[in-house]
Amino acid sequence: MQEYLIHPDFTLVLIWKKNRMEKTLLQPADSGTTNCMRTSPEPSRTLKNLYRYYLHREPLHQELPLDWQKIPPFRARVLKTLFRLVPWGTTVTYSRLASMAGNPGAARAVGTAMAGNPWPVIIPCHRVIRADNGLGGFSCGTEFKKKLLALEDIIHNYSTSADE
DNA sequence: TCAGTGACTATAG
DNA sequence: ACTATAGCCACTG
Repeated sequence: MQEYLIHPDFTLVLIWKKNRMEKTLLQPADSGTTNCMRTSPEPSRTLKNLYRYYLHREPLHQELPLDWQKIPPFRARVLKTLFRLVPWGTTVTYSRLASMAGNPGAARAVGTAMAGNPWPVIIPCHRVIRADNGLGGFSCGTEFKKKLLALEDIIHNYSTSADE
């Protein structure tokens, strides 16, 4: 089963498997989409929460029904730490997040964990940036990462891409 | 088991 | 300021 959150700047697809969310798919908005947000019919409780999160910034409930089955231990710790401790409108570096998750020095492994984040946007991997003031990577493209950060009013002079 | 792989980082020119 | 490089670490086939 799957359902949708349509936001002016992106579409998020929630993929469910037996009452657990297996993953989310994130894609930038097509050109000429609406400027109002909506969901697919009969949204789940989680999707309603997500909708309110983006509409009113009401915090997401702590115990989201995510499927952690196949996530290795370190990655699970990193993702849970990111979800709990890096709220809307803030950022963290890969190395700092490694420390917060209990493995100082594992910055590179955190990057790999972010690359495999099954729940983009819900687990806010777009808020993780480089220690050298660079933007860092993003699965859907760095431009889209910038857009998501701008959505949260995060202003930053990312040194790596001095162009544009 | 172990060599290879990255959304990293500090350091050296 | 920019580039190259050598450590770094969890995970993978």
